[in-house]
Amino acid sequence: MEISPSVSIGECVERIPHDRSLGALELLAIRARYEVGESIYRYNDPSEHWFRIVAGAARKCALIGDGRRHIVDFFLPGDLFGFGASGGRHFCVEALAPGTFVARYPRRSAERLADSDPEIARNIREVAFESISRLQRRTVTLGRSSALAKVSTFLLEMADRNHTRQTHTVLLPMSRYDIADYLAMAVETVSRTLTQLRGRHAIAFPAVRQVQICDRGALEGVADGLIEVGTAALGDTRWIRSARGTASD
Amino acid sequence: MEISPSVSIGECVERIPHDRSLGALELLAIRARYEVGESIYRYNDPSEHWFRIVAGAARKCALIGDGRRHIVDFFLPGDLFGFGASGGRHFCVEALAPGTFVARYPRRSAERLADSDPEIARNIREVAFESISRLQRRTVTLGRSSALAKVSTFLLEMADRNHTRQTHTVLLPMSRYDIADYLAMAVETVSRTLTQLRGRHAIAFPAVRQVQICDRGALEGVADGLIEVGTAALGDTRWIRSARGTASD
DNA sequence: CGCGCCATTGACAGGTGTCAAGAAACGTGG
DNA sequence: CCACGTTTCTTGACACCTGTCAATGGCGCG
Repeated sequence: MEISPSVSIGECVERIPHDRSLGALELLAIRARYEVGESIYRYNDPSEHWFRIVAGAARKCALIGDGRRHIVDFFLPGDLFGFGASGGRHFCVEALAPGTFVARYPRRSAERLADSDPEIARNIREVAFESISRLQRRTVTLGRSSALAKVSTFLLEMADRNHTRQTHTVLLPMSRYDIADYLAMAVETVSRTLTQLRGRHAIAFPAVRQVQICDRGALEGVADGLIEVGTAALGDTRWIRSARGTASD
Repeated sequence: MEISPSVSIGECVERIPHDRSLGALELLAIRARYEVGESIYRYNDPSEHWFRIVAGAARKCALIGDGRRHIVDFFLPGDLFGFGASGGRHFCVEALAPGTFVARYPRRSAERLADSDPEIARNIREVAFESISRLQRRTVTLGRSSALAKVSTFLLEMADRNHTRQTHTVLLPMSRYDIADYLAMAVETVSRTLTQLRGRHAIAFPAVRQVQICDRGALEGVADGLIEVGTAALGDTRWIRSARGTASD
């Protein structure tokens, strides 16, 4: 297995974090290697597999009517994807990092396995529920008004997902264009925002695709995420439009 | 059962469409009625139930650091929600329409039922997968650049989800503020955009929260959704950044 | 070495948010 | 049924952010 190309970007996402025990499902796995830009599946492909990133990274994207591209999600090692419409694929998934390794599980067999093994079924459910949670957080991120908030949130998200050892350095497998299409903004704005954050000494760039988080507090400050109302104003929050409660899934 | 208040807005969302056969799960159901603005669950509540809208409508919302509110999703009759982080809720859900009826299923029991009945497990999975699909389409909508595209997409989405009989009239249970927070734009812009669409004779307003779709083609034109590349350029779509394939889940 | 892709920076205009005010719809109580 | 207050909805004016266009520099690769 040549899972480890000597490319630096690839390395950052080699190891699979807490490897979810997919148990017997692994027996069905078919592994394959993809180069940068290669399609793991395309639009309208029949949905005959579930997928899982073993090493590297991938992007799920869509083409929009106005000619722009939208990136629905990034996938890092350990992420499962590709369940969904049993008709055909509505998006396409492409490898981001050189030497991306992907395991795929035939849907039919996997479904049957889930039918016969409640534990596997529960695992699948859990993965799906987590996916839902993440997508919901993502809608919040996309809804942020300022470019600063979007980019900061993105950096913090990548820092959390990357599971890189203590070093406060996040390795980004994707280009600025990818980030732009992920956050729904212009590449130029992404670039400008990053330099702005560097100007505030919130981050630094050991390399172009390497972000060192110098002041996480500052990042979180501008990221300005979900309010934790647990301790704060729990009673009447009517002062804000008509939101009675707060945030919850 | 006073499921049918005589309020017009309520009526539009009374009937449950193709009622998904949740089978034995229904035996666990606990039903409750909520008035407008009432919380079905709140931030940090323990996740002890799954929910399903029987009649009416609800919104799932989050408070953002800058003081604004974000609506993660709208729920219409038939929609299941509230699975997710077993820790505590990350968002809150509030009733939108007067006399909203909600069934809730104790999570523990439901999980056990899913463990023992593969068909139920499969149904849950399917619901979760559909939820993922919808959220992914939602990220695309939120990413649209123009206000016109966002609002048009929203109207078409509501028209599809509302299952209203042939009449091309969509009844919106939510306020303009809700729409604004759902699409991540200012209320004023929502209003302006709607009047603009009316100016183009794409829609009409029999009532404020009643949208008649006069020219669906025009709406779809500005909505400018995902490209269907199935028949079109399948080979090299490199002309657009580096998106090789297209859209698919 | 030169070509292509990626990243950054600048200038500028257009779209959208913000502020402000008024109109319309709704609920309530007389 | 009407009057009234509150909320929702609409419209206008203006400034600012961000997208677009354009040009330059850096980096990898053939």
